[in-house]
Amino acid sequence: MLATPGVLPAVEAEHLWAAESKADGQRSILYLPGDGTLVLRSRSEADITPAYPELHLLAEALGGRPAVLDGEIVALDDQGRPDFERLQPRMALAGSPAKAARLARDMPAHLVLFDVMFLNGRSLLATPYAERRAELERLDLRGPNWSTPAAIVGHSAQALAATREHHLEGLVLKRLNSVYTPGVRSKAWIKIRNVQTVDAIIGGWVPGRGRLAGLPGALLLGERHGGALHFIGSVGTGWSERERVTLAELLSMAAIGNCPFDEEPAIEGARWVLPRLVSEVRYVTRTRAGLLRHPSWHRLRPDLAPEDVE
DNA sequence: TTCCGACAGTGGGGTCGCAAT
DNA sequence: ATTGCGACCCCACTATCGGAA
Repeated sequence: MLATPGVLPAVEAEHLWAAESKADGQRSILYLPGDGTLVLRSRSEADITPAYPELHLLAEALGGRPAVLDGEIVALDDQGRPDFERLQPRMALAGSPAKAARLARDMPAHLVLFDVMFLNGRSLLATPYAERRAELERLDLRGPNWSTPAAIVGHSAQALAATREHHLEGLVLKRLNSVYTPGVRSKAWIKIRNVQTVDAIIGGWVPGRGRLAGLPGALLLGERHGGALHFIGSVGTGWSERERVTLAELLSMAAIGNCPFDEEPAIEGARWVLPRLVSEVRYVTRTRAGLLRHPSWHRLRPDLAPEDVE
């Protein structure tokens, strides 16, 4: 079951929803047949069990009760916050158990549990969220490598503010009376991500492919550091077809021959423009390399000149 | 008739393994 | 030994189409 992007519920509907902190990691469904073994599956249903040996003891913690659980595998940073980039080296190791074992020691993963779909041979798929949640909490699954974080009813605005303060990814709101629909992106689960915006200077673009050949597929963005224009990533989504055509015209008028960035990004087929257009771009965080993560176009800022966004 | 859900298609940053160089 | 590429992960978003409302 997947969450649909959305906004906070109306105040009158507040009491119908529970808020859970959204964990930034790898989604996983856990199959525990009750014989002390377990299988972890990714969102594409790939078997990722060998990648996370430190989670295998969860089967024992359940005390032999057969179950199917839903959760998110995360890697915690020094402040105890999920850090996706820290998890990334762990994610691709399903085929390398030896390497996974070594990394499990140095960089242990943590499993955030948030739902139970089967328990003791009984399907809970048609059971309302509130009751599934109560069942899950009765399992009392918490330890160094797994936990069951709180779900708070009402107060979603405060909950969202708290995630923002603590630099967490955001919230997932779940309708208390909703059933579990496997594989479905449902409006009974609403995700709200904390996003940031940056006023970025457009320094180039890359032609699109396929249907978009000739039109801009992505824009190359920069930020001024002193006098230099520093590359901070590309954005390739968020505009309509009309806006794309408008941008194409603006870019063609600004074409120049040389890269305007202080360090030329290694991007094949890049076209350079006079760095004078300012754009507002949304993103989630910066990566360790300093690039925008999950960038999306918001709008042109014709009211701003490059000098204004120093 | 209108609306909505599902899907395809475009784009992003990142890691790993493996084949090609 | 190094490099490039595809397969997975995490995604944001638009456009389209058919069926539900």
